[in-house]
Amino acid sequence: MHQASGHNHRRCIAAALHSADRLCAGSGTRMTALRRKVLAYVWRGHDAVKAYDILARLGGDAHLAKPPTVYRTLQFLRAQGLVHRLESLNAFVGCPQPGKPHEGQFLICSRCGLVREIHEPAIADAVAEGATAAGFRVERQMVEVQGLCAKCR
Amino acid sequence: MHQASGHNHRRCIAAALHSADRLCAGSGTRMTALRRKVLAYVWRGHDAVKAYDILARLGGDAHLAKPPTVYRTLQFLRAQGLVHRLESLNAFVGCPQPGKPHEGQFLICSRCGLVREIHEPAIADAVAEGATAAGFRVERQMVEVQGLCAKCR
DNA sequence: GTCAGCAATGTTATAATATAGCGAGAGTTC
DNA sequence: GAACTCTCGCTATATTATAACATTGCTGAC
Repeated sequence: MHQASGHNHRRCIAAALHSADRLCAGSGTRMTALRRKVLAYVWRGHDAVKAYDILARLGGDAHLAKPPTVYRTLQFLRAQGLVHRLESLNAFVGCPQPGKPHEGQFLICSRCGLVREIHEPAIADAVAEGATAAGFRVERQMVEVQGLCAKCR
Repeated sequence: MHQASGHNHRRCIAAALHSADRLCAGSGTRMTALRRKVLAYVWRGHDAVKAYDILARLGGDAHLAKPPTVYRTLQFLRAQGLVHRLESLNAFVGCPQPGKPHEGQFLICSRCGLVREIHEPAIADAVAEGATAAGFRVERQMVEVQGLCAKCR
């Protein structure tokens, strides 16, 4: 697990849970105990989490959860914009700015696992332009960058 | 399978196999019958191919190939730059311009499956700039766009 | 040619990721 | 409380991928 130092991470978790309450209240959905637990675990650090790690974590509570439980919950959280899926890792990461629809780009440190989400209109625009020039109508952009974070360089 | 109409697809396959011979000759590696077969199958159309579809295809020759055979062969072809992996599909696609190292971007039609590889420096540059601004050192860019191709719009 | 060395492929087993489909429980509405 | 719906549990299975070791077969030195 990566825990960016220099900040009180409990605040990150609390903020994520608070956003979740707010978003669910707004969308008429329920932020249940299970969803809260999964979201909190996704936010245990600033790196990506594997579905089966979440599963093991829930199982550790003597509940012995099954895969569908985890995948359904992740799907719900993704639908709310609370969690993103990193396609290049088959893993999940909490969204630091949920609620605002966005085309995020992900910077993934190959050494420490840190995942940083950025929102550069210049990137989204360049992708949109390139696709349009090729006759494509864009539905979804996936931009993931592997590299070294500032600390690991 | 997607077969872009309006072109003689056998030429695409022949070109890919020819590039493969050239690259292998240049790198001191061997373009074996198995690798040729897999590459030709990847190029059966302009859409992405699943590893287990290749497997089934090889198995159909009464050889009953096993997964490692296919994954090893794909890994070789990727190392030569002949094939790319699409992370968002867990699938593989032939590179239309192998040999030249490049940061490709992929446009994936969600209706017909067509995969088009483009090379827009503007995209790669924007990504590099965004990452650098965030303190990241880029090792690899993954840009995949889901959308509708010109024909399917 | 033949043999040593190494690249390529085969084989067995298993790990890791993900979904289908159906049923039970729990909160909500009327 | 009856009907409804959202949530969660559960069984089973599909899909994707790799580890580890055995065998085959090409290639180059001699």
